[in-house]
Amino acid sequence: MSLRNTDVSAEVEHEATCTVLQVLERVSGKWSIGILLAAMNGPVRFTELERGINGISRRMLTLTLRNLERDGLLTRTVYPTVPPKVEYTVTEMARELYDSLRSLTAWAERNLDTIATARHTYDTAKR
Amino acid sequence: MSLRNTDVSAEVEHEATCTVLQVLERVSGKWSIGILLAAMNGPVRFTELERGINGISRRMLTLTLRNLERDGLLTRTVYPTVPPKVEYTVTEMARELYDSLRSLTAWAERNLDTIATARHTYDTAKR
DNA sequence: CGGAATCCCGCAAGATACTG
DNA sequence: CAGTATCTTGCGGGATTCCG
Repeated sequence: MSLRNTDVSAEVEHEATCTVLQVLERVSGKWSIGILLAAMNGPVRFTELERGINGISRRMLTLTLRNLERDGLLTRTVYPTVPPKVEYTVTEMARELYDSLRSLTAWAERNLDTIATARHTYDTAKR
Repeated sequence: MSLRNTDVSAEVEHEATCTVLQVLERVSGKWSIGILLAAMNGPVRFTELERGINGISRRMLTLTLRNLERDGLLTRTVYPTVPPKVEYTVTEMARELYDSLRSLTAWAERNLDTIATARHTYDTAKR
């Protein structure tokens, strides 16, 4: 985006920024992706997630699940049994999101070393 | 990922999570993407960014630029003139990252309405 | 089992002021 | 022009406790 002119192209790219940011907000947060990932291979129960995701607190699990459900990425199903049973299932939209995340993962894997080197160079140069 | 078993597939997916998270950490932060985007069409100067990116503070601009430079996503070039002139240029790695972000943007654009509806439904149902 | 409520803390980020 | 230095605040997230 040329910041010098004020034509439409700047607007377009600004909207692009916003769109990306909205995705990132949705997916950011320490646990969202982990939860989504854990639910990809079929319905998962609350306690399964709690045990399976390393380091997550009960609170954050609940909160993140609520947000994912709210955004329509997860479906919450309650079985009125005793003891209660609740299952979380990823929606089709979430699967598509996951597919999109793959290219990002691929980028990260390709450039992990480059970044590590860049950091090391930067850090040792400045000190 | 089946959280019940402890086979390799769980490990693979856990690593996938970590890789994605590393990307997100790099790109998260309120301003990183905006700055990257603004620098995509050629070298950009500090003040250009400050004026072009809506709402960014001088401090956050500096900090974000430093981090992007440190990770090798941006190159900082100083021209020892007076007044000083500094140009920031995206690296090839950053361009590839941007390309990867496109599929994410595409996903967001496809599902923006769906998400908005989901939220509204969720919010009105719970209240 | 699957939560909700409450308290607490660190850190990202804003505001403001000064400088080579 | 292109920063740095402080001070301050908001909020994400952890720990703990209680509940249907």
